[in-house]
Amino acid sequence: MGDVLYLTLVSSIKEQIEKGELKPGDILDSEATLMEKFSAGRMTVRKGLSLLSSEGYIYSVPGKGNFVCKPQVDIFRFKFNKYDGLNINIDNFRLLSVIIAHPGLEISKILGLQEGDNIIECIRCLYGPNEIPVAVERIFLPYEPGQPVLEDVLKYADYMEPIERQYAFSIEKSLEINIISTNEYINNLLKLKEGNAIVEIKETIMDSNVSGVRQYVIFSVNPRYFTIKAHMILENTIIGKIY
Amino acid sequence: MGDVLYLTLVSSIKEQIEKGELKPGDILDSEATLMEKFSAGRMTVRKGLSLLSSEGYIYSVPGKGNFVCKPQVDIFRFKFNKYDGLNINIDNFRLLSVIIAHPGLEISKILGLQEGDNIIECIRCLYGPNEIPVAVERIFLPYEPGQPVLEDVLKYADYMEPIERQYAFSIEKSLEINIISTNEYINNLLKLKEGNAIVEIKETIMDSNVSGVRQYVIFSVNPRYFTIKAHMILENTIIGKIY
DNA sequence: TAGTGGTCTAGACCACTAG
DNA sequence: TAGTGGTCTAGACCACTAG
Repeated sequence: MGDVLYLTLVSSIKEQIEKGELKPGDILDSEATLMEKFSAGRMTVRKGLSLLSSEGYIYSVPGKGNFVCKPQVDIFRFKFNKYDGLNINIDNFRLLSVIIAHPGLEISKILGLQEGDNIIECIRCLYGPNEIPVAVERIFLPYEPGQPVLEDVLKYADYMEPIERQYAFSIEKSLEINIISTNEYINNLLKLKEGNAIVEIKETIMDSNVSGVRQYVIFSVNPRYFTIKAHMILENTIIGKIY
Repeated sequence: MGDVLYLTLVSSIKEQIEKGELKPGDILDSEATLMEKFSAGRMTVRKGLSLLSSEGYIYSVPGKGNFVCKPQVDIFRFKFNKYDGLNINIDNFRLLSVIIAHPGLEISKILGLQEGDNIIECIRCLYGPNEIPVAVERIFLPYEPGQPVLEDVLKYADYMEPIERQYAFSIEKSLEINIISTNEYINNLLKLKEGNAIVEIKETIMDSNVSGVRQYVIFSVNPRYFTIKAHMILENTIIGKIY
């Protein structure tokens, strides 16, 4: 690290910020001063500042200077997908039904459908070891007549991940997680008793190359197998980057 | 955007990636080629590539070239803090007890304590409108004799956020969220019935300027008021940056 | 050996800030 | 007007890759 000039600058400033010698809102030395202090050219100093900026440590105000960011400490990240986001391994799944149907008002709204449009609804049950039912997944997607979607639905049950990864740069996903009371249908499938709580995870998938929501999934999980491990990430209240 | 050369390059390449014309793993034009295509100097091209890299679109392999990233699509981010991470407003809280105690084995391990070390345990109840009990919070921290920590504990009940923000750059927080059965004590405080489910959020706070866990919080929430809204973020399986 | 990315400099011109 | 950061260039030297 000591070899590369701009990295020396980066770790020096980072250390000052982490130790609290430079506090959120404080102004850094000017680029000219940093050039002297580190015997560096301007572009080298700027490369270091750029790194600090992209890592969320500092931001810059043209004409004024570079400042220490005011980060938020309540943003967390976690990994979730249906197959290894739970605290039990999913060994297999069983397709319960695939139908073409009229959407209810809620689903219709979410998928941005016109009146008369149909959807494909696909229900699957996920099982852990020894055939323990873990979760029920209901997938809703717009039905486009003429397109052989059914096959795709059945396929992506297995192969969704590589497909999603290929389109990752245009995909947006949102999750909403709530704890609700079960209904009878889910109760039966998951072998839960009436009145038991259940974790309901609603997932919407959008594709910026196509308008509207591409897919809506309601994922009902036995709370026993639900867990989230999340870690804080640094994010800033002030927008501003140096490049 | 069209004014700044490197931003033109950035949006051009970003568009190709988002439309799928450039796929994960694909190699970009070489820097020399991009210089020609955009009539730009090398440092300008590199500034653009640097931005694309820091935004998670591309990575570079010295001697070979720049490549489109292979992102993960199952990393989500959400905001959580005790006071507005729930689907109900916390109007006030009541301190139930503050004691200095011998830690149990679990707490002792988490806080990295020696035998004989004591902890401060602080129990609070959080209320929504009309005095609805929403959550019980148990805070465990190492007790350092001679330091007037009790005051701090009582203070940070109110003022934790600004303090945390000040030290944000050295703080690390982790959450673990599970659904469990309530115990009698929590049941009584939250007015839940026996056998009801409860959301248990365990939070550990570390400070890189101090060794070990600084604080451990167990947050027991009435599932009714628990909700998480999370959004996918782009992260890469390949580590590599351009600066 | 030719090509590729990584580091670094000196210098130019610009817009914005603040006294 | 002096200082600050933003954009951009031309050029130098380096290590790594791959034929």
